Amino acid sequence: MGRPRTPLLDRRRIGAAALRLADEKGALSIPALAKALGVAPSALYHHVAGRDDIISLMREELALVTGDDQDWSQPWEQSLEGWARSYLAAFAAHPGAVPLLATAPLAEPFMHAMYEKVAVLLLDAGFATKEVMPLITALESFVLGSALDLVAPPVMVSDVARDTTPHLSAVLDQTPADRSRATLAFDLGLRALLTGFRDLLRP
Amino acid sequence: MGRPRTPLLDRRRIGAAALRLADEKGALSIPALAKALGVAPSALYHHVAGRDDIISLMREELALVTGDDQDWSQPWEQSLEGWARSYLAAFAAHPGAVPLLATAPLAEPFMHAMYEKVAVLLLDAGFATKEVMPLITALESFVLGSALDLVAPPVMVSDVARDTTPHLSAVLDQTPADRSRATLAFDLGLRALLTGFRDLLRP
DNA sequence: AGTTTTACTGAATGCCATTCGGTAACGTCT
DNA sequence: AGACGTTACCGAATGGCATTCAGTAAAACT
Repeated sequence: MGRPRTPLLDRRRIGAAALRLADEKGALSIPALAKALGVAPSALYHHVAGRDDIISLMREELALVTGDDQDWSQPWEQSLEGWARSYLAAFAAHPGAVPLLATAPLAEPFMHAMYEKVAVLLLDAGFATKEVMPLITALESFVLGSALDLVAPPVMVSDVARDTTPHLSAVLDQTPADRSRATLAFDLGLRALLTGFRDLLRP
Repeated sequence: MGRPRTPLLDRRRIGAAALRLADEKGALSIPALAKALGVAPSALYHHVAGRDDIISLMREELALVTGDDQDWSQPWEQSLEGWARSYLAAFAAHPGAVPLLATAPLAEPFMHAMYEKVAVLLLDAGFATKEVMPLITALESFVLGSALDLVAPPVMVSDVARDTTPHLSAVLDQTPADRSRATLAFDLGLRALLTGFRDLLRP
């Protein structure tokens, strides 16, 4: 008992373990997290403010790998596309945790470092200053929505519905039922969004 | 005690009350919901399977008003835009409940009725059968992501960040801080998405 | 009229997040 | 080196939550 010879916890380790746990189990509980860290539940409260703080740590852990391997020197369209894909990939790597992370606010420093790069990119591309934040936000919303879609249960057509919704049934027959369904929609939407963005630059 | 002379509960009333409660308090608990309905918590379990079922009911309540006042006879672009706006408006009408609803699956019949209309619209517009579901999904993801953004806390620039992120600061100075920020991004993104969709129809 | 079903109540269970007092190692100051 | 405040953990306790189940009385059916 008493203080351990070497510290068992820090915020970084808590966030990483929480992300791993939520991803595997699809849910996060303090007792389970403490057990995974080999520690009593109450020990966590010396490092975090509460459950929400832990979820913020998870989100930070994710933000650290978003746009990490990104080449920002490419033409703006490719850079922006790469950023969006890297953003989605970060969520997709932890499907079980997405519902938890979708509504978690990201602490300022992380968000700002990311936004600054994208802002520079779009300003250099020639977008108006007051357009930039809406552009970033729209793209981010699409990515986040796609991440949620990625972990949502697949759409099924029951035999009953086939009679009343013939067109939908035909459409769903041409749609893959596995995870590639969400990826396909993301690819299409991302391409459309970038096309629309490009269109804004025309005088 | 015993059975009441006239039933106090049904699924519809439970869903509506839950939506109202979650919207006001920003959270949903069974005891609070039971109290709002003038009933003991255990009474709810004669009508619903559990907490998740209640959230599904809330989502259904919302789906009932989505695309309700929609004129599907307009040109496809305007119909699709109207649908997306009506979709977002349904979420925006219950900001406190959005985090709860974002990850809730929608029961088949509701989803199918909605999708069928949109599928017909896009097929008539000339989109390929195998493109239709990705199109719907992409637009839906954008709407859902925008709804989450709508209820997210606004982005702030602290004075510290102003030095390290000059471009972001300049961009944020030109961005409204209130709810119109999210609306602006939604408008821009929706327009871009529709532009991109239109582009797909070109041979 | 008798029986079964229905729609509720109230008590009980087990899990969870969070708090608080206790304890022993650590780090510092002299 | 020794004293002392600080740190990082543990264990027990609290209060809230979702859910279950046995009980009860009205309703609906036969």
